[in-house]
Amino acid sequence: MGVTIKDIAKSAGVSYSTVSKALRDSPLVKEPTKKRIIQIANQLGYQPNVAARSLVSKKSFTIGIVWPTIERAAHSALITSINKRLEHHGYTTLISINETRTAIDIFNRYRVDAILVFDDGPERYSSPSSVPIVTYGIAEDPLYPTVDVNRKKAIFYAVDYLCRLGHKKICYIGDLKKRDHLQKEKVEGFKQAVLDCKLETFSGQMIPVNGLEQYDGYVAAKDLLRSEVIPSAIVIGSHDLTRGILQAIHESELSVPEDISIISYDNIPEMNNLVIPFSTVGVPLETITKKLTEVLMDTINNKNKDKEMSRVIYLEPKLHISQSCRPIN
Amino acid sequence: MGVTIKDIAKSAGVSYSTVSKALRDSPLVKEPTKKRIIQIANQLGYQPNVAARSLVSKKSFTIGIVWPTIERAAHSALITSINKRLEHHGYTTLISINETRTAIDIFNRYRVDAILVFDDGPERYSSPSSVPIVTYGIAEDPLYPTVDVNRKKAIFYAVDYLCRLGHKKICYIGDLKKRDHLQKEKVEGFKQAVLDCKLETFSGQMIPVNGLEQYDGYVAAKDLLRSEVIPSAIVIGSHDLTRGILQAIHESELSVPEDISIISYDNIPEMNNLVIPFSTVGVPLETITKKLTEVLMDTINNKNKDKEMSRVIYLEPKLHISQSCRPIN
DNA sequence: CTGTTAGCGCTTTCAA
DNA sequence: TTGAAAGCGCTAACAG
Repeated sequence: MGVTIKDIAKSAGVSYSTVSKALRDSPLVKEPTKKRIIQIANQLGYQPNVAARSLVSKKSFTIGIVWPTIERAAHSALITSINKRLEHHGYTTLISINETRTAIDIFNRYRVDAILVFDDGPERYSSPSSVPIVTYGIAEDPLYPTVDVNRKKAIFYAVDYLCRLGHKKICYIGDLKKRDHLQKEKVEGFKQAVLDCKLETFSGQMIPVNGLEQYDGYVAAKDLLRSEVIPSAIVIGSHDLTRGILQAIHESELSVPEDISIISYDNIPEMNNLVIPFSTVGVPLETITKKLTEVLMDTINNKNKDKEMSRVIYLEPKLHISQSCRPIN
Repeated sequence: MGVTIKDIAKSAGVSYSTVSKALRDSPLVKEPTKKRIIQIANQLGYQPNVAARSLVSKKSFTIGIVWPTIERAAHSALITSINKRLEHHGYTTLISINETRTAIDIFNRYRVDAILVFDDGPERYSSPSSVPIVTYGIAEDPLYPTVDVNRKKAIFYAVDYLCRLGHKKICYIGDLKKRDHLQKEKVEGFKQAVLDCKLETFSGQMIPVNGLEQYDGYVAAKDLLRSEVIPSAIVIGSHDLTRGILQAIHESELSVPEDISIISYDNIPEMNNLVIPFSTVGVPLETITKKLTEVLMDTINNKNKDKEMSRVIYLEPKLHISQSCRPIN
């Protein structure tokens, strides 16, 4: 099967512990010996057995990512970025798409060094885990250290911006259901802004969707555009919804931003593939993954020991202004 | 840290080898003892250490999936399905999104039982691997056992179907570049069908795209619809393109299938989120994952030993008829 | 600088 | 039916 350090030792004519040291670049091995050993290792296609190594050293240098929502694809850019960052720290990233509890169990069996949970389901899960867990934007009162976006502020900023452009009739399209904390935050931000900016309120100002996919946005916008009062601006709770809403607007022969201004909640660097470059609010993806990586590393190195372990770090959203909003007389 | 069998042994007042046997449900342990041990294990939240277990047993019961194209999201449904199937076989699935070579190395270090590569890049990679590899639709002449869709036939069927509906002017929108084997197959299927069905050929019959995303389809279709001759039917090489093409068609105030018939290459069970239920050709997703799982299990159990290891299994595409094509006088 | 040795948590003979 | 012991591949003292 796989090549072991003993094979290398034999081939190099040294003891296998010398090989171990050489491969870990220990200063306890003479340079030429080291070189020879490494050379032989490469030649033999040696790959260290993680199992054996982590058994003795109690470190696997791997992070497990729990990603049961793979089909929604929402986090793929985040995961790519994290993977890269962790690699720079010498960590390998492994992903499980199983249901959260199952995935946590799996990573516990693997004794990974930490687990990162991406699961925006509304339930507050808890799974016994001897491996430390970090979560991204989960529950109201999380059981583990959490990095999250200040969604309330994000939507607030969006409305405030439109208001400063002179908009009076502003709608929100998003998930209005009570049970999803993440979405609820956004709704609260909207309400707060309407209040603070002294905007007019009207029935149908907040438009619910059935889900967060493109199609849901399409349906909601179709409805809205059929109604008598069409707002001058729309704030949208999520990326995919925006695509659908845009589609509906185009079908109505309206255009953005001439007839209607639009701003979307989003973390993705650029909404490139839309016809119009979009204005968005949200925390830039790289800011999120940087903080997430930081928290993971701190957690592994026990820097979090004394601090409260279940604190939430809220990241500040930023306006990203592009061409989908226009000022109003 | 984690609970070990020794902890359980102490708590149960037996030797740790007895615990090991009990947890593996060995008939060598008396029923009541076994029950007691299992009970204690659960109570203590015991999770077997995969590292230790696979070190001695030379089996990890895990499959590594190489998925560097995570951002394209194209395979997420496939992966979900495979994960489920493997679970039924007692296997855990772990995913790496690193570049193919790196990911293969990682899984070799973990000594997983097999590696499944999802990487539709055109290059023929080869990485030394002592772990057996299975690929999904990769190269023309793959180095490893491969499951693939007969793409040529798929597109052929699509054209043939439209032809039987009476269509004469049929276009293909897809990747026409020479270097991508997978896409080339489709183009060949189209050409073959045009020939066999004795369809008229015309310039601009095959429309290239710059990529395989929604936006690329949008751009290509916009172009097509601006031209003088608009085909009565379009065959599309890929799912996401279809979404973009549909968008462009709507913007041109044409409708499907009244003005134009459309059929798309696709494996995904339903293209639910489109406004019109779509006709597609392709191998049903579950058929693909069933075969893939089968090949993986065979590979692990060395059933493939004598057969040629690098054979390709081509799966038969099927027409899935829905409402996006109409007959022509 | 290099080699010897113990032991990580577990499975698997072999003895009792 | 249970326990003792060897050993998987590796790291980390310790001895030479």
